[in-house]
Amino acid sequence: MPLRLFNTLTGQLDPLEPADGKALRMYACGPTVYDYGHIGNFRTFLQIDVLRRFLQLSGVALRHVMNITDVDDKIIRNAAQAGVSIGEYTARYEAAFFEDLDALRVQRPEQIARATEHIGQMVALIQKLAEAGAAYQAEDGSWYFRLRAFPEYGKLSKKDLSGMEDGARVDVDEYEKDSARDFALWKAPKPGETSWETAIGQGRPGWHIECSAMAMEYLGESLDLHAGGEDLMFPHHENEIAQSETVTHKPFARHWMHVRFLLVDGRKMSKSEGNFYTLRDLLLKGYKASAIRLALISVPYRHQLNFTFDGLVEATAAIDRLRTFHQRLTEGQFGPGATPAMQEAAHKAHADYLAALANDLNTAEARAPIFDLVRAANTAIDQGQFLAADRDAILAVLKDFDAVFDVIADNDAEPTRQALAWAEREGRMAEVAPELLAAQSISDEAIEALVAERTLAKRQRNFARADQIRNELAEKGVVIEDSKDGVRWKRK
RNA sequence: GGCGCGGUACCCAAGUGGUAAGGGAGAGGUCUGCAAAACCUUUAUGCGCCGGUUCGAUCCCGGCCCGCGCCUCCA
Repeated sequence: MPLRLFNTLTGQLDPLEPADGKALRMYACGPTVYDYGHIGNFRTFLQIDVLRRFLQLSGVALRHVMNITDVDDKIIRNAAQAGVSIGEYTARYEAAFFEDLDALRVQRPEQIARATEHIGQMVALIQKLAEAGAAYQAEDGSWYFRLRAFPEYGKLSKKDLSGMEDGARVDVDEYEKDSARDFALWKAPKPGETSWETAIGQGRPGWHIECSAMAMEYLGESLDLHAGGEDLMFPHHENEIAQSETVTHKPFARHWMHVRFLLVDGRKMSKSEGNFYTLRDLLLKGYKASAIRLALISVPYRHQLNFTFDGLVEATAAIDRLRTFHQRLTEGQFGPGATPAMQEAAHKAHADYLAALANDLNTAEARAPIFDLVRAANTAIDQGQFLAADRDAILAVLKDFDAVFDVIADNDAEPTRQALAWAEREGRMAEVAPELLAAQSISDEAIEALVAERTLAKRQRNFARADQIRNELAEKGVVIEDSKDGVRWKRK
């Protein structure tokens, strides 16, 4: 089923398909690596991951490029303060960024493009703009895009800038510009700042030119899709369009996807509001990576998501339900054959699930048939109306669910372990939740041994000892489940 | 001021012109040595307010109230 995805440019749901019939060429704006990523950043990357994974599930090949902005004003400032080169400074946060993506099971794009490794392409693009009369150099050596050279400016964000007079806004930019709205392509260095010596002079690239140059370098002049956070629509993406289309006279991207913001307690997340969380903050509070992933993708990308800790608790419970069910299927014994009812239920759930995702990546709607199926199957199993082929059919549905959601498979131990190791290195152990430390104090092997001892004690009807062990484990966040099929345990 | 989005049960959150998915929490039950867990059942005569269109609107139109985002670096 082809994906119908909202297109900011056209304002409607458009089918998303590769123009060349082979691979979808998509560009997504990546991070500026000047600090640790926060959960708002990751909501965007997670939603783009949902897009990627659904396309792959649909059999669409991908050529996905993501930039890393590893030079900008903040980086230069922070690196100088730290007394290191910008390369040293950014390397650390870039590594942290990828660690965080891994923790959240966000797939890597096919191509990562660092700004500092594509200075030549940016300079070439600025030269072409200058030839077209759309770029000019100011007295200090900086280059600007002449907005008047691109009459369609504003077509993405639906802004009419014709009524905006120069000087109507206070422009604090200290550089010389022809028009207040003209944006920087290339910034001349102030004394001591990192810069490159190039054909257009000494300096560093502006943020917008990066994305135009790198997108076209890897994907050609006309992309199938360009994605990013909603805040980038204006001016960043508008500027990219202006720069690119002025040179190519072709649509820069046919399809634009914008992920709406994550709010915290109903407000935009910001450090000054005190509602700012990095992924690491949440992991150290004891929340599982899978719960964070599910919470951030369960509200469809086109809606604001109000992040709360209750939401994480809820996601944790939802995942537990799915994992417990999955375990019940894989470990249970079922007779040969199939029941028409379960086969039909599995088939319907699968179809509904895919249809929901194909409908503008409606993740909330996509979850529902999966949980419906869980309930139907649990009921059937309880009633003994469930056979081996039913299990296989349902496991196939869950496999496709996890192909996109990726939360049933339990990969939570490693991110938590890494976050703790990081906290240790950074001297931030004080931020670690006590329950998390308690849980870390017991190994799987030790748990297995205690569970075995408890089972033996129960068999000998030594309930006092059995309960003692149960309590001991509970204190370390380990939950024991006695069932007909045997004893299971899990970490809470 | 301009542009855009949203207000659905205790909480989160889908959705449709014909009478409300799903998750969480709560309650009841099954199971259990007990408990927990697990599992099942259950929970909105109503979808911000007021009009209109319609045989019929939560869903379409108009007005109003409230909240949020963008318009500046920002995912």
